[in-house]
Amino acid sequence: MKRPLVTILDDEPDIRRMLADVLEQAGFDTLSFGRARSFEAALATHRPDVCLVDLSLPDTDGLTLVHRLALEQGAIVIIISGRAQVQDRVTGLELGADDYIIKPFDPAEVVARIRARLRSTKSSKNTGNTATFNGWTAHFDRYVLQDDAGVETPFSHAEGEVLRLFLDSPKRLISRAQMQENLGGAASESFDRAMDVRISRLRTKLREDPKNPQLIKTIYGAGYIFLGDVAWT
Amino acid sequence: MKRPLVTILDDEPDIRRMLADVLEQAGFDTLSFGRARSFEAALATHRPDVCLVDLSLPDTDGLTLVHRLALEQGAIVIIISGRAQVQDRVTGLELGADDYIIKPFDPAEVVARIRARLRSTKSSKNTGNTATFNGWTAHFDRYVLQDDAGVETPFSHAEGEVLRLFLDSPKRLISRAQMQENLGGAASESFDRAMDVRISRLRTKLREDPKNPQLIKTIYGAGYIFLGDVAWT
DNA sequence: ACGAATTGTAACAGCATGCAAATCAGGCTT
DNA sequence: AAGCCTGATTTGCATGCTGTTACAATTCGT
Repeated sequence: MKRPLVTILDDEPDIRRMLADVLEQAGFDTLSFGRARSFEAALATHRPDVCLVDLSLPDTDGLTLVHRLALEQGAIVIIISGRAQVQDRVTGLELGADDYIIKPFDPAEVVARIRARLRSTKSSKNTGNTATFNGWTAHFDRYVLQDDAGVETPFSHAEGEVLRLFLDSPKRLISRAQMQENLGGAASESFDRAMDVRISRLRTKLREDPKNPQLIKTIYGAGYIFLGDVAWT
Repeated sequence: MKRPLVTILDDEPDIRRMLADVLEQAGFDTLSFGRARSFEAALATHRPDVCLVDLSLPDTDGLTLVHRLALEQGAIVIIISGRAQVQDRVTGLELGADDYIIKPFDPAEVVARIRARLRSTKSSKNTGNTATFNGWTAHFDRYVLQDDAGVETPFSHAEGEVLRLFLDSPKRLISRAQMQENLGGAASESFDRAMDVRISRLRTKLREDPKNPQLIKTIYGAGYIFLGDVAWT
């Protein structure tokens, strides 16, 4: 069982250290940042399960960051803020935050709230090995794709890895770095070329129009995003 | 779009009525109960999306009820309690509650927290990353702009960053510095003509008249301002 | 109205990505 | 062991996105 990764974004070093301590103790991996800039840089290579964000950052408007995180990354975002007004909390939550904790906080409650969030999303995570999306059915036990007419197309192991990655995180940006991590691919020099090929093949099997892909979209300079309403069974 | 069903379990009639009022107003259907007994009876025929539970009930131990609800029903459970101790909150959350709100509470925050919970559990659905403004619809999941006739124009990642920034803060001056910060932190210290180009390209896609832009106005020496009535959905 | 500063944008260059074809690796058959 | 088969990776080139450059257009102060 992998330890969930929690990022801490707060400009006060004491708080960062304290949170990191407590969370490590509670069984999480942590990454701490004092600036939004460095935090966003890290997102290229890591996919946190939970992001703790302090709203009072020196280098960014925290709310915009929250909005972007929640929408683009689809991450679990928990705001930790000194601003205790109801209005602050409401706007924070409406912009996509999953929880709003007020400073000063008790570490135990932070842990409990993180666990509650992880619990609720993990339970909706897939368990089966068959997924349906937009007329397609992917059978990971048989390595077969089935279209809405029932026609079957086999897919290979490498293609399956990519497909599973997409189906596990639909409608959310997946960076190349994340793929490389998840596809066991040791970062070889030209491995990103290999990834293109995998994706290209997968697109062909999904009968995507190369000029206008509907399911696997490329985000130039950022990664890929899989659209499609996925249901695991 | 069905209205989500929220159950209210609290022994104080005033609170029940107040919550029901606010929630109906906010677009939810509600069912109120003063006793755990009658609440559980109702579960036989209704399947609530969210259960608000007061811990201080006369006829049951609230915590075991929460535990049962969370485990068996798989419902979203939010505790509303007068007990403000950290220990209470932690045990409540660990027993399966999804959130813990302390009395006295602000109705707006309750609504916001319910919405946050609903959002996160049906995250597979289209979670409003779509904005409409002045006849246009921007789909940030598909990177597509749609005009009022339904014609689609794709936009790129860089263009999307600018557009999102504008849509997040409509009718407000956005300085060049702010953009630089928020736009992928394009750290290239070389002069920021890149931004002008991005904006220029965005304007083209929005079919702005260069001589007389209606949506993206330039404020000479200050920055840009996005006019347009934005609604995120 | 004129000049300096600021902004708009066409054209180009650099690099990320798509993809067909060649090459390589491992397993299976004979 | 040699040959073959399948599938993954690499190669090489085409395509397209983005930042840069250069210059045109605009705005502002005087």
